[in-house]
Amino acid sequence: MTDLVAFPPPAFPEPADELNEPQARAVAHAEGPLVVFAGAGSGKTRVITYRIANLLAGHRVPPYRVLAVTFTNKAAGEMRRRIASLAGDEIAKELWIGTFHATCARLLRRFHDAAGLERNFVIYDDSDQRAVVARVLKELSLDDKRYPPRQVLSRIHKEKQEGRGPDAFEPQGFFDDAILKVYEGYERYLRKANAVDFDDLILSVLRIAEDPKSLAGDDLRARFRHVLVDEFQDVNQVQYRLVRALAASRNLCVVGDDDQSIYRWRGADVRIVRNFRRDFPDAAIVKLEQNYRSTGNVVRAALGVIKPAKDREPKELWTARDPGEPVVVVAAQNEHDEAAWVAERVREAQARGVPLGEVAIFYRVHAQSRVLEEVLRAERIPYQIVGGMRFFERAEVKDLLSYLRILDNPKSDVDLERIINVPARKIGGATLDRLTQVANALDVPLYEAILPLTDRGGLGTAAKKSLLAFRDLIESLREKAASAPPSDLAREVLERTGYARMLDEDDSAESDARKQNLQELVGSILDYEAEAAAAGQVGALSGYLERVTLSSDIDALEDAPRVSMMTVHAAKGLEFDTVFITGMEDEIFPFKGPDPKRNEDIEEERRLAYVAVTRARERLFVTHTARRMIFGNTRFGVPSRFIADFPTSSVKGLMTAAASSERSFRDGYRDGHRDEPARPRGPWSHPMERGGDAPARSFSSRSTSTPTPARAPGERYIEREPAEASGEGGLARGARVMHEKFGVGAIIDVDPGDDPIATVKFSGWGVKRIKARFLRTE
DNA sequence: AAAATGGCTCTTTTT
DNA sequence: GAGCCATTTT
Repeated sequence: MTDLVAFPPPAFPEPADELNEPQARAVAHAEGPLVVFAGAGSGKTRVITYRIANLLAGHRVPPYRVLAVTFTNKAAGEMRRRIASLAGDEIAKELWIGTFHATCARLLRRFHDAAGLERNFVIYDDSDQRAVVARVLKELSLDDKRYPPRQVLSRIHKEKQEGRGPDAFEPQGFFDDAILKVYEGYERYLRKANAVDFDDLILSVLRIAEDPKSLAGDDLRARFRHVLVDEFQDVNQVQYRLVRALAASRNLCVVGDDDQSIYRWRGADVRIVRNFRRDFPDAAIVKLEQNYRSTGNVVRAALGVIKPAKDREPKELWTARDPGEPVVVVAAQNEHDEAAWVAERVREAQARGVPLGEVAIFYRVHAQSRVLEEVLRAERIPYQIVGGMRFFERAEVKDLLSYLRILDNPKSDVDLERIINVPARKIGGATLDRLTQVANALDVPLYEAILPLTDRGGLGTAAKKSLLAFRDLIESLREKAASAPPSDLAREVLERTGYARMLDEDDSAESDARKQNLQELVGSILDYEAEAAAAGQVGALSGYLERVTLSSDIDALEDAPRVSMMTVHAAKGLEFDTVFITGMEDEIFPFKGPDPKRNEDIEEERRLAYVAVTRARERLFVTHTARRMIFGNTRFGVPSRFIADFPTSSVKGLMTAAASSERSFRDGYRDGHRDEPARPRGPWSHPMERGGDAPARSFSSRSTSTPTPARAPGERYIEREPAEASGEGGLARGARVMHEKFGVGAIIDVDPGDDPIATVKFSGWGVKRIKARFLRTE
């Protein structure tokens, strides 16, 4: 590829001038390999964006010859925006910026032939992959109790992430013999369905790029003059090999922090960044050690946590900022007490003038979120949750997507199986088995086996008729798909398949929520089309489908005036003014599962704690409890060992009123720590309340007398603000209501009218439709 | 074929 | 505690 187009002169100041010394050095190394060890809060995104801007303006590198890889779509979007503000939209648009998966998907659409795929391949997400494994197990007559699909799948992924296909698999023991067969079947199934999983996206591109005899490989190796990788500590072996192959120019800049490597369980390998210098002896090394984000106390607490880590690249994180407030460590009685205390501090922060969007609550596992959520809702504190049940994993959403995917790629068997009898159209298990047999015998996808099966006879006339009717339906929708915009197609699918009618006829409360979710899905297709139109393109169905499977929860995190709640994993890369880390107890954080053969990885837990602490700019609160009900039983809590690693001088210890009034707690606490040397020694005191030492309210007494509402099914994705009691006489969505028989519930929806009917989720009773006059607002 | 029951499991999940 | 799956029940 030659650069015939003259590149415009720099229209913006030389970026390096705006950077301080070590960052400027990082930018200055325009040629050859470069590794940047970027401590938490040291401004690494700034370094990458300025480096790119510098390459474009100072070194005249054409934008389409620069590849920057990030780990989330959100990070990619932010980077592109920042470069656009330096170099202009037109130039930023030409850059290759994206996640590993999105970038590879794009390359693979171009070079699909070399990978043996058709251009319209589909990407199977986690649940699709599990469905494939389940089907393969069934075909091999293997017991899915002995071989749980989840475990089998994670084993397969482990192989793939290290670049080994079934041919390179080395079975150890009889369990592995079975795994190998499943692995082979799995690969065959995907191939036949013209489908790839997440690993394949990267692996397929890698295989092309590493093939010296392939023309596509030549193109890939010559395509990029500069390659940059963010969050490099979290790449796996395959991703690393790909980066090396694509950076044939050796202009490879990797930026990361080995202290923040928290995805080992997904194949990430910290040793890659630590050993980078071994692989590239001529690499320039830059360390960014000044933290610009956090107060002195937060930085010192973070250092205390990470210092004992083994094998870390030495880094001296420092800050020029004032010590600020001490890190507050709080002992609570139980999770309710903890949540109530957090809610009070949130209110206090708000009163100090901190916007709620600048407050975050972290936890180690999602299971901890429920109680926090209940209290925030009761206190009318607006919040949003990242993670948990995803919108795109809802049954009805997946159904519609399956229809769309089958219209895009009729070979996709997982999708065909999902929707062939939804809504019910008399194509039952027996018919499907016959269809599978024929498909296997002819070695074709299920859809292509329909005609051979119906021609062959031996099928009941009713079954034959249903199958042909289904095929006609799909064929006529495919015609539509060829011309109509995806949103029209989606609406048409809902009508013509009878899906909408099925929901209309079902007058249970859930069906309304489902209809709404489907409307939301159509809305998201419209958004996609509008976005494409704005960029002067036509939004194609396959593009939408790809985006849906490659998008994540964190991408949807809104910049809204609400408290954010998320796992510590989800918090990586974010920062907040005020941060609460809850559940800082041994066996919760560091986490220890019940399964002894899955050994805990204390090093990674330590890094996770470091990530959590370094998210805070001004204020950090860390809570632990004496007792916690989790996974159905009560654990007695011992403060996390990581708390003991905070330097005493940067910490203030507190107890909630409820905790200090309970003798067993104090005794238990002391007993638990007799021989722990370096506990924070600050005097335990009651939290300061405005206007004196009023005892903190005990939440537990309230919670036992009045059960708080549980979530409605659709609400976990991104929580809407608890609605003010307004509109239909206090019956706005989210409002808390009381019912004679069912107790307290949360309103999901209201059908207005003379005699309004509310859809309410009751804790313990599920979702009910109730005439509003039988409800009273609290 | 839908509904009810019982048993099982339960980290983290950038894509 | 609660969600998911498989099995049983009607």
